[in-house]
Amino acid sequence: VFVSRPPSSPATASIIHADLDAFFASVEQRDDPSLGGRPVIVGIGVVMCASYEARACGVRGAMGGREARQRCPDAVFVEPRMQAYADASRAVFEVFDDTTPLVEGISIDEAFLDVGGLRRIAGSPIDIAHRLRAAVRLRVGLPISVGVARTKFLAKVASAVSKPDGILVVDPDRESSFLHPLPVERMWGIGAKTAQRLHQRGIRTIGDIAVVPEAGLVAMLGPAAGRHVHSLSHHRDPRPVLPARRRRSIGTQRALGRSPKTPEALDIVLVGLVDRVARRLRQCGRLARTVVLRLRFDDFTRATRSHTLDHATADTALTLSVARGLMAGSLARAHRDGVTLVGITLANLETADREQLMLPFATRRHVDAVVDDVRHRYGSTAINRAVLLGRDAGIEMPLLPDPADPSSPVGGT
DNA sequence: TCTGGGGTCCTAGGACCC
DNA sequence: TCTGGGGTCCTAGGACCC
Repeated sequence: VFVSRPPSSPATASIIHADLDAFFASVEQRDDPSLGGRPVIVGIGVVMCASYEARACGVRGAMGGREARQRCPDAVFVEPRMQAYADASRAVFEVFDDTTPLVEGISIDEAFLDVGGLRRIAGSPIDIAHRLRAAVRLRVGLPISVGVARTKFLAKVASAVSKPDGILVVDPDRESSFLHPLPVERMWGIGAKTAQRLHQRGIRTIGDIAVVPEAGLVAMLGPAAGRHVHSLSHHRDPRPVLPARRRRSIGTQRALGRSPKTPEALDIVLVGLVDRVARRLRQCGRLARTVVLRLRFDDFTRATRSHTLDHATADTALTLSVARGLMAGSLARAHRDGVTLVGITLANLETADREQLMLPFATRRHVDAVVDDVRHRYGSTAINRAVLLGRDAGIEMPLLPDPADPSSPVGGT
């Protein structure tokens, strides 16, 4: 973070929340004109994103594919194309960055922009918001909704209310009349469980929350959530727009389906996950001290096991040995309850200096050690089998570079 | 064709330190 | 003989977000 600034004047609506509409589905409709105006569902087994046409039949995110098809028989199901979405996201963020230096990305498809200091060079926040929407439409070809308000929270709610393809400005004088009639589910941080707890006490709108004393909310929801919800319901939200927040963890996971898995098959999955996540860690120039193994079982319960090292690392072989240790401790339950998902997350991230980062790149020994280990455990065909399994599952498992050329970059396992 | 893949933050207990 | 008050770090689980 290299930008510091005084908090913007409390009386002006100068924070923009910009949020692409049905992002993945909109990219598909943009890239395939035959999908325009039709219900599009991205994701096969589970709905990752539904176009507004599909939402009109009641299709929602995270819904099972079967139910989605029942509700919307005319829908076109599309395999996700993550690279296309990443490219589109980058193009949209370029528009954001051309608007103001104070851009805080929240996810692949939304960001906060502080435009409070730009009045004299770029006009009022409302003018800027209109131009931003037009620029995204023109330069990237995607619909985007925008909320303009005095605080982050109000801007976020405003963009959600304005969807699809809308703009909504919350005048500082009218914050209560805008916010208080909304259902508690609209509040950032209130999900299904918290909403249920509030409903049990007859609290249904944000206005209902606003009349409960803070101590009452703390008793219901715990200290952090209680205070948070209390402040937001009184439209107090001092959080500034902070550009370039650092990532605190990095992970990857794979759903496996319901068939039983041998320990050997689980280990091959683990090797692929560790290889991928350690490579990503090195690419972003970080080291990790904690390795977390995530498992999900047939009945959808979850377990996590973690181990923290003395020193941070980005070394594939070391990470793998830690991950294997965690898995070894969970094999009995994995066998008994049926594993349906395995994930590896690296946390406690530190910034790598050049030398630390060079190590895993510079030596082929690390990758060779993993390959030898797998060959030892499962025989000489195991590596090829793992690569083929990965291809069948649509998972990129790059082959090793030319072993005759020690200077060639280390690719994968 | 039952349930993807990427994250953040909070809570609570225990070990350990002064 | 009995046991304060403050803190950090680690682990496991859970809620929530897109």
